Amino acid sequence: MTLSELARELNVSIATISRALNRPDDVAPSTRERILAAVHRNGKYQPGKARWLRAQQTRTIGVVISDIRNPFFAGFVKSIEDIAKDNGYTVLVCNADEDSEKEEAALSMFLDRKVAGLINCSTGGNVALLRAVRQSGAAIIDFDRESGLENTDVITADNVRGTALAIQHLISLGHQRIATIAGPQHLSNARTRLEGYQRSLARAGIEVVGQYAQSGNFQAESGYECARKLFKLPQPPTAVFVANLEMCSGLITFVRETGIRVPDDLSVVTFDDAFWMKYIDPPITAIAQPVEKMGQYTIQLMLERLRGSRGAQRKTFAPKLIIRQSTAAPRLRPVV
Amino acid sequence: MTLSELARELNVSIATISRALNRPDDVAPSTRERILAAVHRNGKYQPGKARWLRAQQTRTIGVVISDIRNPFFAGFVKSIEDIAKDNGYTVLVCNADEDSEKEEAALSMFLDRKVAGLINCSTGGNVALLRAVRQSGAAIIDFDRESGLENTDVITADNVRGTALAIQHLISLGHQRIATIAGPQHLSNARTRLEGYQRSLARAGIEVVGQYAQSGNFQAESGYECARKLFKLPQPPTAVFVANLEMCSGLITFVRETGIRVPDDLSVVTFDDAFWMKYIDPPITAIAQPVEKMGQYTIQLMLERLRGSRGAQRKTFAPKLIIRQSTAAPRLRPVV
DNA sequence: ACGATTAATGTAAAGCTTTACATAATATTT
DNA sequence: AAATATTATGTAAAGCTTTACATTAATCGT
Repeated sequence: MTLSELARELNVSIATISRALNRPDDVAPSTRERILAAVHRNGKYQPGKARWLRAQQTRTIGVVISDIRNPFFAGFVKSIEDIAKDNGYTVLVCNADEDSEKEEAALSMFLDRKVAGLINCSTGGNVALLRAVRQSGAAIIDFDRESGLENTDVITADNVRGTALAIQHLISLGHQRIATIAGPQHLSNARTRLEGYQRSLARAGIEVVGQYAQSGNFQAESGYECARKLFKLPQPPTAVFVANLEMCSGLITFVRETGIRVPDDLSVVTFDDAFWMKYIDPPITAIAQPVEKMGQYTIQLMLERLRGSRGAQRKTFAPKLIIRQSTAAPRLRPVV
Repeated sequence: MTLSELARELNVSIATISRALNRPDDVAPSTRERILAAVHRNGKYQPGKARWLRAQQTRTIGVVISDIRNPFFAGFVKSIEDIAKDNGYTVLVCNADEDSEKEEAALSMFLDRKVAGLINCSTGGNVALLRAVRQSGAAIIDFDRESGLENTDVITADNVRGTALAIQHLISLGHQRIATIAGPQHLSNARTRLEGYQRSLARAGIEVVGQYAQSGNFQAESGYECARKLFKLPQPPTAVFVANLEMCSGLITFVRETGIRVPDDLSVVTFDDAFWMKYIDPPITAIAQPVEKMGQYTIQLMLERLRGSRGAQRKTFAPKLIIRQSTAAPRLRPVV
């Protein structure tokens, strides 16, 4: 039912109804009651698409996440939602699935639909498109990964720090042959994690051997593949640092299938913690990002931006190393 | 940049540009080229919000899922997306978080934004709102749970069958004191799973004791709580059937904290399988739904509906019992 | 070469709301 | 009681696109 139909029925003007809905104070209490009653009763009227044509705000925040199956992103979305809702915003999620083409589709849809704000976990997509979104008036925040959009807020974990924690832990256990299953190098977080790995090794005076760094695409299958490659090496590593959760799943599948014993044959540390990591056999040593805090911070910042605050900000959160049983001293002394 | 600005710049009418974009065949190749070039070059023009005011289709499919952290739904969304994209549709996700208020917010947003289709995993929300969405011209499919909307497609797993499989398995192992951690009873899938539990017991001639059926809300914490209640009972169960994945996570946390041994002290079967269930200690016996197939079927059906096919359809998918080590014969013979 | 088709473009209406401004009604002040 | 300020409502424009219909130009057949 459109506004004008309802207006005819209630014998008031379209404008009055619109006001009763959007600026209740501007309309007399008696009429307001009457209108609201009619509207709410059986949901007669539902504001339609034309609303956003004239209105300034859409009260919608778009989030494009890189992988809906990764609990990290799922947790992120969840932690955002409650606060958004309390402030009258709805959050809309698009899954880019680590595929920049899908990311573009998502972005242009958000552009079409004119979201008020955009939280972007970039998959390495189109900066021009992001600029267009910004030009449409939306506030943009990069989360987890930098999109390359100039002058924008970016919120991530402290990746170098987290990685350093992991590598130092392995080194202190006596490992020398430390490999990594890294992420796709066009993503900022994958790069910083790889850099962190290399630098930590270098600082400890351990030679950085190229073949010990295999890059996957942040998906489970690639974790499996990379693990396979590492174990085909003439001298396989005694420890591995995995750059994200999904690839770690792949690694786990691999070691289970092949019977490689963790931590006896291989120590494992991974970026990202998940519920089940502490219950799996053996429990996995992980670098936990404070997802919930990060989500809350992100949405708060977004709300501020939406209220008009300016000035790009770069915030990192300290991850925590949670030591479990997947890491131990190497069984064999490494060759010197 | 708006159409009219661009039109002035190119010296053609607004209509011609619009046509070049939407019905390329209706415009002369030379002009079309010129327009498209101008449009694509640096993304000058981005179609705006007014587009959907006049246009029939939005080429967007809205999905409201009940819990983004549940891998079942995450997998579902993922399996939908590729096919949707290949057919030129974008999928938009809203997370209701098992909260009917949030579900309503999501629905009314989809209504506002006029999605072409809606796939709904109901949290028990507002049927009137769904009717409104339908009236707006959207095709609606219920997934996993029935919303109560009349004359609509509904796609679910065969819950009674799945539950029966689980309970029969427990019975065949010799269990008599079989409990369940059920879902919220206003949801159709929670109801059928509880009914399946009760009926399977009854058919086997086992008394159905009320206190053995605890209802949670499909979230992890409630699984924990229900488990606690079951073990406070004077005569705790020897086996438990959990109605969904998240609650099973809660149960696992509980048994780990309290040191209850699985399967020695308690056999566990759960609805929903997850990657980690086979690697956890002990591996969990689970009823796996064919998520991927279900997702593909759902989106195919949606595309048909969008092409105009009619007639509500009710389709169920057979779940599979995957027996692992969390179920075994009860240690103590049950009292008779 | 002329009339009849066909093709390409333009004009303007429609789509539905929000909101600036105008008007009418009511309350307040002197 | 008249003049003024305040409040409530209505009128109409604006917002930007799509598309039915009108118009103009080009092509074709005879």
